[in-house]
Amino acid sequence: MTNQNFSKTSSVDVIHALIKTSHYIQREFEASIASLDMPFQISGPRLRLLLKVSEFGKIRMSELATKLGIKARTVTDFVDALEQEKLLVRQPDPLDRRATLIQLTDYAKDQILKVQMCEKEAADILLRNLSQEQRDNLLHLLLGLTNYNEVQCNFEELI
Amino acid sequence: MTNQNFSKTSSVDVIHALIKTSHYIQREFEASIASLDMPFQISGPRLRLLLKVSEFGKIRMSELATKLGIKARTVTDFVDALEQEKLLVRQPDPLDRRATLIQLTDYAKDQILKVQMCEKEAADILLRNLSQEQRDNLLHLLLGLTNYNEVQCNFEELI
DNA sequence: TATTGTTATACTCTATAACTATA
DNA sequence: TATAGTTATAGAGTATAACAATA
Repeated sequence: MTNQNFSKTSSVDVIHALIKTSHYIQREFEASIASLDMPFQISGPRLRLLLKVSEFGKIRMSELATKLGIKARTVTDFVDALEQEKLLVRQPDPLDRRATLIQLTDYAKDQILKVQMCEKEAADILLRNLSQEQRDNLLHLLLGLTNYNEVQCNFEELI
Repeated sequence: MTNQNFSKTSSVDVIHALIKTSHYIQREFEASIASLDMPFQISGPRLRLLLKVSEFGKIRMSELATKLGIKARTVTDFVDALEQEKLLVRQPDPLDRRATLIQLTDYAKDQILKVQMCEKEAADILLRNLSQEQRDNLLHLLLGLTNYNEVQCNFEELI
């Protein structure tokens, strides 16, 4: 595993490797989650929304759209589906009668924990060939790549 | 930019950073390509298929499906669309009358060059905060992550 | 007049199942 | 019987546009 082979890398090669690796990881992650055989439909985008709601406790649909980097219309569909699965509930916002607040059910909180344990296992397997130092280094490089770009990556895509 | 902040990184954090960074990069890439204002519909998956055809010169639809990690049925739709855009042509395979060979048009080859120049520009911008050494290092870590996993990443997802 | 969320609609990428023609 | 590609259908994730209720 010599480093020499990869010197004078072109920028496009790095970007392609990044995208390819990420696709591979996403497939593994999604497959792991699917194999959990949860009693509801779960997926990357759905989980991402649930985790965002979890982070805020209560959050407006419009804010959710902004945070996730998707449109309000798209959030409506996700919330419809997840509400039917009993994973979240809509509540009228007492401060603004146009707005709707979203909140996780207790059931959802339990289920998310299971999914997160599964993620942890999958992540450990995926990274098993990297030493702790290499992991630190990889994270450092990834953060350096986005943090210093003027276009902030202020939506969070976890899967 | 000290490295200390990121030590004892959890595996999940690294994976999430990887996926998030990749999504960000894909958006930038797709936006760059869209801004080229090409006379046809281009997108990540379409470009990926075109580049795969370009790599092989002539390739059977079934092989294309395997290489891209998608189903034959999905390839049919892509080829239908791209053939209408005059970017590729179907030819009967002389060796097997069930099979169809796909080939790029000269027009497609020109257009792909433009897209690739655009990719190069976008990649340079995205990586401008990483030194040559850091790029080499990043690529090395990414390859190490996938290469040594038993599940080979033998489809290629460029965007 | 602007914003929140929804109805209506559509597009892209992907899949499975059934079928046709060939091997 | 198996394979290559297509027709038919579906579903997830995303979007825009028009609209109702409210600010």
